[in-house]
Amino acid sequence: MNKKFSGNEIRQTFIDFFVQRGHTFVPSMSLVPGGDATLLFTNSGMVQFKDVFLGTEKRDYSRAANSQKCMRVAGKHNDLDDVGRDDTHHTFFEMLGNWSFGDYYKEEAIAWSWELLTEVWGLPKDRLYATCFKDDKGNIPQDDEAAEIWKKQPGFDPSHVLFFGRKENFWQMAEVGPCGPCSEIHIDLGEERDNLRGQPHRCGVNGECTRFLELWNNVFIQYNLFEDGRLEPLPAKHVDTGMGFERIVSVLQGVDSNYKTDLFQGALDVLAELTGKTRQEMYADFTPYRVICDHARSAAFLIGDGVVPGNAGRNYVTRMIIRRAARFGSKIGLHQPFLAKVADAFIRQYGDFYTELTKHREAILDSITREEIRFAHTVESGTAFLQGMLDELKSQGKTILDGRKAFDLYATYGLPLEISRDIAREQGLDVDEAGFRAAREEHSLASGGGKAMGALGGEDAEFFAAILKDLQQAGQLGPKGVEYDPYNSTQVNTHILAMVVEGRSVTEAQIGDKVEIILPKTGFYVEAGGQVADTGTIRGEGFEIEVSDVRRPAAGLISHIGEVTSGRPRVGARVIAQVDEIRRHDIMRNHTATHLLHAALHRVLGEHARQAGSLVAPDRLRFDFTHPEAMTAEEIEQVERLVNEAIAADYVVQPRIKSREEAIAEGAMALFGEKYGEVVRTITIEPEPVPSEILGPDAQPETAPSRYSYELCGGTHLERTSDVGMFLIVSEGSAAAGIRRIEAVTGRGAYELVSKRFKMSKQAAAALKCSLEELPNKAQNVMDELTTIKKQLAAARADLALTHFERELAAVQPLPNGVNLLATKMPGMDKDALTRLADAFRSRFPQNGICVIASNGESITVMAAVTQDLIKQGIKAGELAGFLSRQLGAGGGGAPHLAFGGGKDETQLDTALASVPAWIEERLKS
RNA sequence: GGGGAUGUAGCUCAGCGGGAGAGCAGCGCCUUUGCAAGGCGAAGGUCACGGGUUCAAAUCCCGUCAUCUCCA
Repeated sequence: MNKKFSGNEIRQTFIDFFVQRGHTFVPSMSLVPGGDATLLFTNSGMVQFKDVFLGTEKRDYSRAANSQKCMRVAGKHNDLDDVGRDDTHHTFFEMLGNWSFGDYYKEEAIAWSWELLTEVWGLPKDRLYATCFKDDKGNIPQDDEAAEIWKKQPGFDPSHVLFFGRKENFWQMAEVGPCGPCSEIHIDLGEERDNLRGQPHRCGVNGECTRFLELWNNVFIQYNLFEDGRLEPLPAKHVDTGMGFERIVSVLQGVDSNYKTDLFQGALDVLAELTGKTRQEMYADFTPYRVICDHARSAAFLIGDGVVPGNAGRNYVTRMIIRRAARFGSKIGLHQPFLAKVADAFIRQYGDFYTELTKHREAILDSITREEIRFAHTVESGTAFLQGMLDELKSQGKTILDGRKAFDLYATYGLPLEISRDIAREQGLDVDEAGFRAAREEHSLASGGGKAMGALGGEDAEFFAAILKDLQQAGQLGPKGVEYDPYNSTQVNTHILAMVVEGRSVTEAQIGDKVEIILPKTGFYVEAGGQVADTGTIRGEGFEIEVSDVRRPAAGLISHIGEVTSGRPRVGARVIAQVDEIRRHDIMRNHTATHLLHAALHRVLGEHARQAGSLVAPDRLRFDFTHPEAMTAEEIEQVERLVNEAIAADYVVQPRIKSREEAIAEGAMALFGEKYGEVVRTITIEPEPVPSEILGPDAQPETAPSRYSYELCGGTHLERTSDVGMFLIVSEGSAAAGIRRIEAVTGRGAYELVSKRFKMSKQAAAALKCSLEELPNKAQNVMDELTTIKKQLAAARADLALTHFERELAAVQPLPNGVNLLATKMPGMDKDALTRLADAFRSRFPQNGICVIASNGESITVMAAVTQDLIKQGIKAGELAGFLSRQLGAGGGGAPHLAFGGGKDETQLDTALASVPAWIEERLKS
């Protein structure tokens, strides 16, 4: 090796190498794969090209090179719990790849990979091996083509071509579809890198030790695999290659761990500073450092792509990654939030190439630190619960904490097993880990494990793809499929191409049929970017179809879903496809307002408030965005005001088509979870440009207009913001941890809301007999007054009752047994008042007293109070209250000194009161 | 999407069918030059919200919302 490359140089030389050979550099797609609900994260370089291989998407280039951000957190080869325990696994990694879509094939792919590895990067030729495909089942032809090409490469040792079977060297996307043989390049790192040296093992390519390393996989897609196992050659052959970036960097830099490459040095420097450890000390106990580095890097990239820590789905993964890193941090003595500092080192390392990191730096660091704090809090309260359990254990003389309890602690309070175990062990106890695992298994099952993937749609994709193909072959549809233009016309004069009823292609449909109609062109909008699909009608001579939904069942095909309301539509019939324009206009108002809202949130809350979901319907809009806390009333008001000012400013809404690269470079907001092609549609909202005749001939052309909003968007919009009319926020709430949701209305919806609210205000004002302006004050005053009067009334009543009661007290004559009994009726007393009377009684007769008061009003309440000395003699107020209430047809009870009961039968009241002396006598005797 | 937990004074929480409490903070008064000052006093509450069961619900049941947490 003549030169040592930095990681960034290695990535760049790879890209440059292929760009020089006619490839288009395609930027990495987001870690959140758009349009693929089956995938949690982008997990390989080919995710963004999947539809190209399937033939449902076309690109305007046939050669591409990329470096793709990838994330693997679960699966056979990469369990989160294992990452960091060795030198090669990561949660986040980059995949370098070059691609041919029906362009070059094995000859070029192999030659170029050989050239890049040996000539550009200078890897020793005698150490490289190539594997080719030889079917172990004997059904698929052996890939001699690739083997022969390898043997021709300058300096390649022909004996280094090896053949392997399906497991290693055959690739397929799924059970059916494109597939083909692979050819992998491996390197022999020398005996000293054999981690199983001295032990008997299979040492070689695809062997058991770490001496031989796979560097680069070249996949040659040449077959289409059918359900019955049949293989058919593809008309267009493709190349798909993948090279793990971290691995090639480690090889080229001659280090024995991915974590020792320059990619991680900045982060390790930070950790060295934090812990005071030298590199040698870190390397000696490397696991925690690897975990922290890996996870900090992943967290930075995830949050950079908008995946904030949370409690569901992708967000949950981000949380687990941060928490695991925090846990390993505390193992090496880092107890305060520290991860942001490590993440910052990665932002410095990667920020030039992956600019989203730099752009969202603050949000990334803030989000990580917040999560660490939240975790510390969780652990603290969880630890308190644990301590309670441990104390109980000790008092029972046991030493093992039940695994189920440890799991409850984990599932409910988020206290990880490791922490529980460590704390238990410190106190000479232990945790039953088998029980923990059993409980986890059970919990996983109870949560519906396995059945998460239900009907995802797309089952009928093949059916519709076939329709598309037929129509294209018959010349009824062009290569791009259905002409889709929801922007310029809401009415299209055309004819029916195909109809589907109950999953079958038909030529004619009946009244009442639920049909899907295919037209050669349409102005109906298909749901995308949160904007709902259009509705409308498809009308022809003698028939009409009411369209309730529109969808794209296969790329290039648009289907109008509806019901035949009259006549018998036939394939070939002339029709007018008419979008419901009033509804569409409402939708457009809400969509333009959504952009204004997004921009306003940025201004009020900051850059971190990014879209995390959106619904644009005719009657309302819903907007989810990342923000760590509830908005204040002032912030909400400010946002609402900004949007309405933008409406009043009558800005121009300008759609433009440009390259994605250009748009992103100009700072257009792109959404994660959305898939963008090379050419994108942008929506700018900006002040009207000043006409050149006013500016004069010498004026500079406006280079950076003062845009209000700039987003990538395929939706339909108004021409001017004033058309929104009015924008009102209806609610602000939480959609998930770290994600807030705003619901709002515009235009007609806003008018309805205002009108309704105004009417209610007027009614309220009328009821309070004041003007609208006085309403808030008046309402407040009335409420205050009410509170005061209530208090006064209660006091007055109490006074009155007390006066009355004192007369009763004075008249109390001891019973023959000496008990001072007061049993009386006092109407209109509530529980509170009765209690106070009991206190008055007690102060008059601190001893030897029993007080029974029955109050009849809306219902009967009886109260019994007994002094302490009589309680000792067996007289309990609770029993007395029960005794009385039973006579009145209800139940009662309470404490020994004070009890209450109810009553339904008022006629028995006097009898019941009269029965008290006998009851007391009875009690005193026993 | 599912399981579990929590929601009580400004904050931290106790109470878990029969009078809404503690500590801290805040307020008033008193004492005291001293590191977490002490004492006394008053104030502060729609016990998240909505139903139900009960004579009686902060407490039990159901639903909603919010927060935490695990699983998918």
